[in-house]
Amino acid sequence: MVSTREALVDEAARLLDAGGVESVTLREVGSAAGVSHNAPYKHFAGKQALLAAVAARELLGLDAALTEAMQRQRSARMALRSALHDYVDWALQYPARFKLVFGRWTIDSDELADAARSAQTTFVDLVASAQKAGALPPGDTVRLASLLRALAHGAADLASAGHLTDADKGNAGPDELVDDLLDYLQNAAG
Amino acid sequence: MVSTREALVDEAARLLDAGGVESVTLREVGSAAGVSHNAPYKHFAGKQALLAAVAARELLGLDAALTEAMQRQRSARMALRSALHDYVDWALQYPARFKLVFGRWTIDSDELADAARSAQTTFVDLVASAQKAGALPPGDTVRLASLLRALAHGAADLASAGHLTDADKGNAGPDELVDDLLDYLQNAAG
DNA sequence: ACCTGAACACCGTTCAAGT
DNA sequence: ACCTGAACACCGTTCAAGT
Repeated sequence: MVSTREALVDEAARLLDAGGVESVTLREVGSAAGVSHNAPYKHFAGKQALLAAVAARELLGLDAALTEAMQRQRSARMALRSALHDYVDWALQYPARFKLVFGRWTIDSDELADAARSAQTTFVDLVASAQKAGALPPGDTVRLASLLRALAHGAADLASAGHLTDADKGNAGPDELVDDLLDYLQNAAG
Repeated sequence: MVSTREALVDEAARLLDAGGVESVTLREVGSAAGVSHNAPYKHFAGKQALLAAVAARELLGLDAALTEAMQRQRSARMALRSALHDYVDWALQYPARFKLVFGRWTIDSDELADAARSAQTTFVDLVASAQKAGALPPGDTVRLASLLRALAHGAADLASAGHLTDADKGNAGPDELVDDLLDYLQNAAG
């Protein structure tokens, strides 16, 4: 038996996947969780706070997946590549979660900020170990991590919105773009 | 004296800049244009169609700016760099337009598709000339253009949403990330 | 502490009607 | 051809009230 609060987050996530953020209404969330249309206000300050809770939970999952990718792979290079591909795949499979997590947060949530900081730190560590292994050029690690993150994010976002030139016409998808960048950086590492 | 249709698009764009897509309501758009709350339906199929018209107009402006950047600069390398910086600056200055233009289009608008195709072609031409000038590595031009576009897009989107690690702490902003990638690619060009 | 039902001020969209 | 006013089915949020 999950708490009402947990049930509300579950249902909000389900509605998010089913029809995007537009179809997450407090009335539907409440109804699906078996409570009235304004019971959510007893657990969250409002709709934004409920969505922030969904985003925070998702971000914690991303962080965990990142940590797992680091441990699963033999080389730092493969761990990095795998992590970026997982990120892209996640964005394409759950576009609404992706947009929610990386959209502008209209609310100040410590839970959300902490989860973001944690995922960011994990990723920077991964980049640092790839630098040490010679798979990436030396230099400012945070800056290099931003470059990798921005490319993966942009490729995933464009592809998710259908703005990456027709992948059916044999053009490069987001995974190939990630690999291209890793290759260029590998070469720059000497 | 502008047409009602034009006035509606103007007001929609103004509301978009002022408060994001959420504050673009047909009622407010109509009222600001001096017509009733459902006069817009005589010019557009619905809210999505009105927003598509705003997006198409913006995309045509981007295309024109791109063409201008190509002609203004001496070298293909500077033209490319300038175009990418302009794109990032535009995204940061008009985040709501940026999200509208590059979000998922829920509507099939020929106007919108044509504008997107045109801007894409212009950019690929720019990349091709930079390749010819030796500022970028050889190979699949469309793919290389996608790489550049994805990086600029991702950096702008993350920065716009505040997810690029604290630029105030001396970290790299989107412009620096664009320059980093151009430098790596310049080196790869030999 | 947690929940409900009614109410308020909004939405997008439709429709009958006017010029 | 272009526009209006009323109406419908929704929203998020607030509030008084119940256990």
